[in-house]
Amino acid sequence: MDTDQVSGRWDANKGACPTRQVLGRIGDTWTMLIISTLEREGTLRSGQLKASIEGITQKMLTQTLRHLERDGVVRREVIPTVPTTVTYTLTPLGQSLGAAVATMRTWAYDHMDEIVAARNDYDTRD
Amino acid sequence: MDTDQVSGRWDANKGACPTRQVLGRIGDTWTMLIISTLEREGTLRSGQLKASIEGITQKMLTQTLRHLERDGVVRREVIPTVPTTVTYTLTPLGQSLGAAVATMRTWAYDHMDEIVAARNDYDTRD
DNA sequence: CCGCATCCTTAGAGATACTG
DNA sequence: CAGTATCTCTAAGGATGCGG
Repeated sequence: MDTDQVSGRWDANKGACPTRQVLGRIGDTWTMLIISTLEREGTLRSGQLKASIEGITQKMLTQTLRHLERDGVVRREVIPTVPTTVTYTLTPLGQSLGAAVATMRTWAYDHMDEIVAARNDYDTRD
Repeated sequence: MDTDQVSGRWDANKGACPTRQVLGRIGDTWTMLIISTLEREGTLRSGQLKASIEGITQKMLTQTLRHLERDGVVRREVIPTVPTTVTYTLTPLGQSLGAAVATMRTWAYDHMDEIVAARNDYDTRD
């Protein structure tokens, strides 16, 4: 796919293309954070994830995890204890995505200061 | 920052951390597509961008471009012709982000089929 | 050609309480 | 503990028309 990506035009900009949907899901507010957390911590229980991600609600956590499970990115495992225990782990597919997410995370971290500076500059112009 | 990223914990999961804001902006529906397009096509006029990105409205295009300009990711250039011409280009900062976005784009493209398969599998279970 | 302002609609997300 | 179900409400986003 490398060929098209650089030289030609491909159809990611067309609404029907599945990449659009994939990028849309990645663009979700919590997706990156969840994947990022699972990548760093390994297998986690629902409650642990919730505790690790400041500001996320049960609803959003469950919802996002369902989407990711559906896409084959995380594996959900129910352990029949009382009360029930549920764990989440990145699948191999999820791990490869985790690498890409890590790239974004690293970029954000590395360029945070430049961005803040650019904003200050922009806001104090004119 | 590589050290923390792998072994320790840093604060991207805390709401106050600027990386959260940065990731949030990247997570924006149109940001990735705009950056991706500018990366492949170079300098473009507003209308050309709009034509290249299926489904985007003038409002969202302008709005997203303003955000990106504020963050120092794109440069807006007004050429005093009649009627006015406006062009957009990635800044060096934007180009480095473009590389990271390309990684995600490539990942999405490469794993599209796996994801679609996973979804079909998930939807036809039980 | 570009983009601002306005209005309007709806999906997304929070809060809360309940079930297995 | 994990997840579902409502209910509510904001705010993102689409449509349209004006102005530089």
